[in-house]
Amino acid sequence: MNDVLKALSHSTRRAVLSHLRKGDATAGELAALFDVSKPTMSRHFQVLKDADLIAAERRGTEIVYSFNASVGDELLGALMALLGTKERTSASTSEEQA
Amino acid sequence: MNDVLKALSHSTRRAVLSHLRKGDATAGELAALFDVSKPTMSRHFQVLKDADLIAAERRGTEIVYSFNASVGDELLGALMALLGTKERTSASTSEEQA
DNA sequence: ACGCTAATTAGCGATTTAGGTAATAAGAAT
DNA sequence: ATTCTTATTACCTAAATCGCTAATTAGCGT
Repeated sequence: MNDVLKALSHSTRRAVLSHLRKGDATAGELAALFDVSKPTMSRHFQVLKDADLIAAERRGTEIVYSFNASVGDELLGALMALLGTKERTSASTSEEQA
Repeated sequence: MNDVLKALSHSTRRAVLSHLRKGDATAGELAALFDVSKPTMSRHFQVLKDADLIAAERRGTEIVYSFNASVGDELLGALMALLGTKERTSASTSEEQA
């Protein structure tokens, strides 16, 4: 959970997620959208991948990234339980904060 | 938004929020719940306060902290828009990620 | 003014993070 | 085998983070 939230706490990474929600994209395509070097983008991808927010698949010379919905849903459940005032329907998360 | 997510990406701080949701508490009361020094806790409070997730009010020699629901709701809205697959009703957040 | 309590700020060390350039790995194609 | 493209890993620097102890501020009560 720490990793997921930390991954989300950078606007570039959130923007990457936002883009991937609309469809898969290669590292190059994503990198082209931002004003930072490719290695820097590559590390952003790594952070997102470590948090399991995206998945990577090699396709020839390029690497295709895709959004992973399940982790986001889990996080939303936990966050609603933590700080939500709105009604929540299916909040069955098995996370305990120390 | 970065600050809010970063504030949430530490389990101690989430635990503090979780506790404050059940009612206000002084810095000392909160600090007593965790296995870290008071100065360290004090900085955690600062992070949460900077993110506007909690509010502080001096009461005599002690400082009473309280949970701030509005920011959490905003965040939840933005996060649902970003990574939610569940139905969302009132998602009217005015945040643009760079 | 002095002392006591509660909490913070100051300062330190170790670790992590975000950015960059240079070097490397993986595939495809000639 | 070499070359070209794509993307990563390696290495560096500057800045932020988390923990601590020591010192300071703020308020209350003698």
